[in-house]
Amino acid sequence: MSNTLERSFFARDSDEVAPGLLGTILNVGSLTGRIVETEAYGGAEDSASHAWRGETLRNSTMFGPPGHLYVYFTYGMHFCANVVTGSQGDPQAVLIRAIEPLNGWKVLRERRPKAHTDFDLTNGPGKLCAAFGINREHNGRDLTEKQSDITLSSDPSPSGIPSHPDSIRTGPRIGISRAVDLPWRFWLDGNLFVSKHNYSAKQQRHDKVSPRKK
DNA sequence: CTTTGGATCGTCT
DNA sequence: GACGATCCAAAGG
Repeated sequence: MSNTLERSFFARDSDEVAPGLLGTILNVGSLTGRIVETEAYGGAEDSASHAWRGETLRNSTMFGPPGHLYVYFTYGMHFCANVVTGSQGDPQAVLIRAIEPLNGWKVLRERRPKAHTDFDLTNGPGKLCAAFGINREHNGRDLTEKQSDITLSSDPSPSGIPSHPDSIRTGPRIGISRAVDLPWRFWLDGNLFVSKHNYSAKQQRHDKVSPRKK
């Protein structure tokens, strides 16, 4: 069950890798889950990307070789996980936005006590990192090392869980304020673990409140 | 059901 | 000093 994805899979543009990652398996320790939603982030030309203004200490993993994990900390409390794509020096990445767990429900539940339903365990980029225990220690890890405790593998359809072919849908990325019209969000049609089911670019908050004083 | 505001802190202006 | 590639709970219809 370990057919780990190889470097060549990741050495493509992020908008090609992002749909390609749908249906693949993320393995973190003994936990496994199926990726069901992703977003592509480009390099210099993508104003929504962390790499848009050039390399910094925070985003340096994006500038490294493809197939490594870029983990960042945001909103003072959440981690998000990306897979670096493209070629070395070309900062592209794919954000993992949602996962369908395949095992370990008890552990996931313990790490996500506020989840009301099973779907809430991993249906968001910050949620899945908490549930799978992904944090800053995982930043920069090479996902193609077969012996690693964090890898990506092609769908093995383990333990009788059927992997029927799903159709892929696309739409605008979520939670960004620039380049809101690019359709670089990808998800498996109808999958119940997808983070948002009715989302359009118009839902972006352009109405930022002017600073309140207190 | 939808909308709104608070939490909380590393990073960059 | 402002703002997030977010999440959650409370308030509003």
